[in-house]
Amino acid sequence: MKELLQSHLKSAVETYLSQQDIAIDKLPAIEVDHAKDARHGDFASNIAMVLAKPVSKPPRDIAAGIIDCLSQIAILDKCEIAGPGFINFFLSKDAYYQVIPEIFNSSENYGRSNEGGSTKVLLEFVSSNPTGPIHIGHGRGAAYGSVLAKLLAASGYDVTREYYVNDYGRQMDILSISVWLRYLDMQDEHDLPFPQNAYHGQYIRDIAATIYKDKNDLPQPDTGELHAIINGHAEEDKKLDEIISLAKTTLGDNYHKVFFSHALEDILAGIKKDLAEFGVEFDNWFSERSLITRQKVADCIAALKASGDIYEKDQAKWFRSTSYGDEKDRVVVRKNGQTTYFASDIAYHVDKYNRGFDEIINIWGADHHGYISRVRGALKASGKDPDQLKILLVQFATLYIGEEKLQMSTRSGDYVTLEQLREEVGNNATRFFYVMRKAEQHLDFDLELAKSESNANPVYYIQYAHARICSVFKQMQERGMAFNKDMGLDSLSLLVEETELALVKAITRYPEIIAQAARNHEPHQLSFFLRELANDFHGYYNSCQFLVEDERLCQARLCLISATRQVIKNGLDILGVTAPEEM
RNA sequence: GCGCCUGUAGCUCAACUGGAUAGAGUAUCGGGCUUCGAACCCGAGGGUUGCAGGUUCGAGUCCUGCCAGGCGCGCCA
Repeated sequence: MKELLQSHLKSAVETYLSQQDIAIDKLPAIEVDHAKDARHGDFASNIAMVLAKPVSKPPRDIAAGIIDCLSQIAILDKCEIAGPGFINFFLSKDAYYQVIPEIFNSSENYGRSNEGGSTKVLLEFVSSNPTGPIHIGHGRGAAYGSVLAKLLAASGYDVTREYYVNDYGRQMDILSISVWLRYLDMQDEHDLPFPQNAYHGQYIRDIAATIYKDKNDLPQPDTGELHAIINGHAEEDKKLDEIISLAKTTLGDNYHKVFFSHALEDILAGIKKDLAEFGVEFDNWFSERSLITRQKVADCIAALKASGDIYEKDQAKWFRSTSYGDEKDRVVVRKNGQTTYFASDIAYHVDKYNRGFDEIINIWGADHHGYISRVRGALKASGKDPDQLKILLVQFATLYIGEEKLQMSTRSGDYVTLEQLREEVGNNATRFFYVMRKAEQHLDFDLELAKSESNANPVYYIQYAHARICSVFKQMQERGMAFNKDMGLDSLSLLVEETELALVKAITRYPEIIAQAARNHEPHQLSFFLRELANDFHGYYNSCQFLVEDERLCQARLCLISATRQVIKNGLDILGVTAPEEM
């Protein structure tokens, strides 16, 4: 509808300009927007004001001239000039009624488009370290990413969802020895203190217990030596390194085969389960470790060295990221020969490019923003186009219990898990809460509020609209009536009340909302739209009776609310929220 | 100190990416169920869009400088 107006307006502008014998180098884009205010009609264009300068005439005069050149089209009732020179379009009611049969025809596909043109998109999100369960801090990225994936898919993009598993590096060693120490603790004779910087969560003990049940005869360390390390005066990080090397020498193969593997698999399984229950699915789980074992990291470093982007200093290898706009150069290979996380990340991103995606999107927590320029730099140095990579930063979700702000730390075991949140608040409300705000907004998640006032949560308001419609149809059956779609569709012109026209217009906007939310990567637009739609419905419900004696009117109204139900369901589905028939 | 994000009604947030009188929820006050679900609807009050300049037909939105908050600035990941 919008496109139709746009093209008509465009030809009118061209006619007008040629009539006035005005030549303009470049015709400005013809913009037609939904009018905010119903008094301004349905659509509005600012074209006359944009043309004011090049044409050098008052905008209102230009608007009048353009309207004169506008050809008659069926969907248009009238045009008006308003304010400083807006052209307002008033559509005929018939134009709007068309959406109802359209919704019936496309049903669950209503709102889908081919805007993305099958562009292949790789969407990476969550990617939290497999060192502990998913907590509330990760939840936002999970909800945001999964909704964005659905939006893109609905808009005709070919989306692959990926989780990058950081199963390599020092943190994994710290995780392994955390489990090991808890394991040793289960054999009474050690009586060990637990290092401050190791992982403290209960899940570590659980993993240790599982291992202990299976294998309690693994080689023992020198207890005295362990005590000496932990109680010593060295820096905490240094102590951990010493424990790691002691664990490796004591356990040999078993270090990796038993503790490392068990911890990783156990935690990763938990993460997968948590996310799946939250309605967040992935196509790939990409292992960082696999990049190392497949020599991808080494290859990348070699290539960058060959191109002169890597140099040696202080026995370490540095990537010259300052050449690409970063504030300092970055280490890729440490003095001890180990590659850094950044080195893996270069290989990972190069690998993403090599897999042939048109567009690569990363959803990162805002704390990673300092990381962007070096990754972009490394890509450029590796001969990849950095503009193909979009990094969407999601700001932190801060959890409050009343006035009290909670800190999230996996290391100290100080966090509220996503699972706990879902149990308290529910899946639907949790998802909705996370995507209600745009990603750049800092999000305050007040647990008390979410729990105690969960009925005030907009998600219930929307679901209630859906349930209410279902209820009307149940009532209809109880009264021995039947839904006659054909009669209803034939009688749509009887829908003339203000509230029902508002509802018809609302459902017409849905496809544009989806396309726009996908294009801008802004799921919250859908949340807001659905709230407004529900509001339009509730207003209609309160002002008009649906099951009326006039059968044609009754069927027409049933058609309208049935179409509305479909739109609500489609929208909620993208948000990953259920559309209940009763509640 | 440098960089990124944010600052809009008492509180939590929108504002279709530069458009018309800045809108919702919540809280407060007032009204609406003998009628399809009151988890609802209707109305009222509530604003110098952090401050000061600038750009133009037009700025919450763009630019500059301040102020405040969050987050980053490791041979951690």
